[in-house]
Amino acid sequence: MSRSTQRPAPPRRQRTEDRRPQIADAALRILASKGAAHLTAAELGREVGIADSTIFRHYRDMDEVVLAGIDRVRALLDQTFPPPEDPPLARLRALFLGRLALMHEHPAVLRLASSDRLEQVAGPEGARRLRETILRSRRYIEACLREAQARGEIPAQLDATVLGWMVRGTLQVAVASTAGPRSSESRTPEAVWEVVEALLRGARHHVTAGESP
Amino acid sequence: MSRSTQRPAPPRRQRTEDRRPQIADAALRILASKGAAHLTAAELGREVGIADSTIFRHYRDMDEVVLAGIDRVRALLDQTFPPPEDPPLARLRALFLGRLALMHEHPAVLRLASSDRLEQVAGPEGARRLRETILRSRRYIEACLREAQARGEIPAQLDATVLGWMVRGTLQVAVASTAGPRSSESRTPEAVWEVVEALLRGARHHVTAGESP
Amino acid sequence: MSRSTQRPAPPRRQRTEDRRPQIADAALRILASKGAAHLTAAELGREVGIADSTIFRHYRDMDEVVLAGIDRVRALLDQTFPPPEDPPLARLRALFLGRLALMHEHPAVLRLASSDRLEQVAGPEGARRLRETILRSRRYIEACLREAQARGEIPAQLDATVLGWMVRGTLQVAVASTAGPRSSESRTPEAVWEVVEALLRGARHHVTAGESP
Amino acid sequence: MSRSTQRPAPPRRQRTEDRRPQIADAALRILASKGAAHLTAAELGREVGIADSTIFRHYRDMDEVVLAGIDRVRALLDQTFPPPEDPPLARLRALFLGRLALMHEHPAVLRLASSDRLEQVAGPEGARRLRETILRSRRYIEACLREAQARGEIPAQLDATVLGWMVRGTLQVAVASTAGPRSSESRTPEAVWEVVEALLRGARHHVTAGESP
DNA sequence: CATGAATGAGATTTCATTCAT
DNA sequence: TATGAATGAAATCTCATTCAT
Repeated sequence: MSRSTQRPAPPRRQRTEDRRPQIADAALRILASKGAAHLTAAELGREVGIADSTIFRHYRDMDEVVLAGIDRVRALLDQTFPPPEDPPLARLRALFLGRLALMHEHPAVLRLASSDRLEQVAGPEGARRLRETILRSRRYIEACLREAQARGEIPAQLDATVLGWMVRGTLQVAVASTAGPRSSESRTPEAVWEVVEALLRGARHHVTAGESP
Repeated sequence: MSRSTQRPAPPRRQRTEDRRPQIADAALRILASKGAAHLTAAELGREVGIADSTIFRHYRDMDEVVLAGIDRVRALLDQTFPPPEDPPLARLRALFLGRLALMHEHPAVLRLASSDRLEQVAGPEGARRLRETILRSRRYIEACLREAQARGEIPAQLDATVLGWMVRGTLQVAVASTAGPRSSESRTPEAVWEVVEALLRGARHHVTAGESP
Repeated sequence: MSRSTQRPAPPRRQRTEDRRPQIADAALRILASKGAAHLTAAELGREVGIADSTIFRHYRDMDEVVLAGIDRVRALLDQTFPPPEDPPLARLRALFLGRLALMHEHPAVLRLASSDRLEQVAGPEGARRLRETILRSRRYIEACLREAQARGEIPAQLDATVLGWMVRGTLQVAVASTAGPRSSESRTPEAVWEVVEALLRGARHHVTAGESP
Repeated sequence: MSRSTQRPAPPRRQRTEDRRPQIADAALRILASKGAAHLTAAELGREVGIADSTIFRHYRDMDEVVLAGIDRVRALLDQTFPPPEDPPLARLRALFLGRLALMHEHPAVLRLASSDRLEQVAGPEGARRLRETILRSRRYIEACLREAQARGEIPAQLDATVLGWMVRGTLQVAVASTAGPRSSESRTPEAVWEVVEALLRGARHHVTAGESP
């Protein structure tokens, strides 16, 4: 996925403000395509088109680089929170589809976000920030579910927390199953969501007689 | 989580047959508690209580150590496949609960099983084996779901593949949410499964006439 | 023979172009003075005056270092081939004296050139290159001998190949006998060659009168 | 050349007196076939058919093993000294042919004997002993040559020391050229010696007719 | 701002050697 | 006598990071 070599050499001598996002993005790209073990200063420099030592002009640490990458991911994730005026299941749908699209476009997000134990990749501070972001998503999703339960759109007797796990888990596996290079069983995001929503709404089936609509 | 230092120095000089599983288990322990980056020969030796160089008497490579760990995991996972004579949802339930318990007991299993990009940790051969194991689970779960659909126990019109994602995803998040040291929102495994089964069966709610209150 | 410790710390921070030959030469020096077993990165770094890890900035491998050393030797050896317009025995003499001088000055050359089993020192590629160089010398010497035989300057009935062995062997032992620190029996290069040439030309001796049998 | 695997497992539990030569010979075999770098305790044990640690029951050191090997070589070399009552050139011939045959049969001898700088292989003590052996050969050869000169069989005006170098050098190169697996240019030992002797005796060639001066 | 040289810490692995069995 | 387990020293090589230019 990384096209380090073809990338046209960017103009050298850029300002730190310009370099920092370049580096952070490159870090995410490497993380996504080759994994944490390959995220070295040398590889990063190659990806950006600068010397490895130059990285430390713009970031103090490799840790700081990863942190910056995480913050970019967080920004992306935060953009997918739908407007609060929509009804709960619509918001949930928008979030689900948005995240699916996002992770499809930025595989590194998946790599980071789906890992609940990323102290190793991100250092304690990065882990803290990611956990916070995940927590926000969790709360958001649960709030939507509870609101939908209150409105009687989904069964109230089901534990909203566990329903939240279901939504998040399905999202994770869907991304993983769709994203991989060898995935033979991809589904459109909408199709996935429809199943989730059907489950939530209580898919009646043994449909007895003609009372379906 | 690793208690290397407190562990009372185990009797030195053991047979390879005994050492090999000790080392493989220690590797899994480290993987679970500190992550792949800390799975070094030195750390491993410390965990087992032997010198790092001694590891290479019992395993040729670090790769071989990880491979052995993976095989232990695979064996554990394989044990959780329920007997085939049970009805499909009962088998699914047993698998779900079994895996939840297993991953609770062996957190490394989760770490390995949920990692979609484990080439780095496990090397190509290890990745292949793990993928194979995961594939087997996926197929098993989907087969149960399809059988249940055929029996009319769960809605036939829902895409069984996506239902499988849901089951697996919920399992993953459930483990992650329950396992963590700071998890405030734990549920009993049975409670989690009941929600999943209710969803699958199509929890009718608003349904039946005027019984809303 | 290595004076690593006395050497006044050379100016640090040199360009790769300058470091590479320094390192290659140091490798040859160590090879000559302490043997292949002592040609380690640490020793090499000490000899050059840099850290061992710095070597791998300038060469990818230890193998590459040895290869570079071999190429220096090959260049030196190639310089000793005399101009082709001279008569054969003059060319042979020039080659003989040139190589004697060369090996005297660069003992490592001897160590490499006389080693018939240098795969271990040089790796397969290095061995190949060295063999090629040795083969060139062998061919050159034999060609000179054959030409001298054709001119009637040395006995034609003697096997030129074996004569070549004689020339090369004498050269080897002469170097070894002369070079060592404790050699009590040194001869000037010219004196050695004169004996060789006398042998080749067929040193008549008891000459006086016709009393041969 | 090493047939470690096919060798029929020798009876275990032998006395040290029996084991020691087995080990020493195995060391020479490895030295000859794979080079000094492969002469490790593990390899040695495999060659002999015992555990590596068992070696140190019979020899204190690896150095001692090599030393023992050297002594075996010395014994072999010493056996090739011809009886002193023969005429000098006959003795030289016998020595030459004997050594050629010996080194052909025991390539390790060549490896050791032709290396004048073997401190690395043999340690200081081994080097001392080998040097001593070489020195004895050198003296023997020179003595033969001087005696032949005194008898008028070879030119007296030629430096006997250098003649000795010639004889030894030719022997070395002859062995190396003949022994190698890819040697295309082998000669019978006798043929080689005849050239050497012809050279020593002063091969008159342009002979034709009486134009001697 | 940019770089290449340099470095020390650490990782894997090999090996001679010791020791309990 | 024999062995397998254990070990520390050393070798190669990687990597984040510093510094002079």
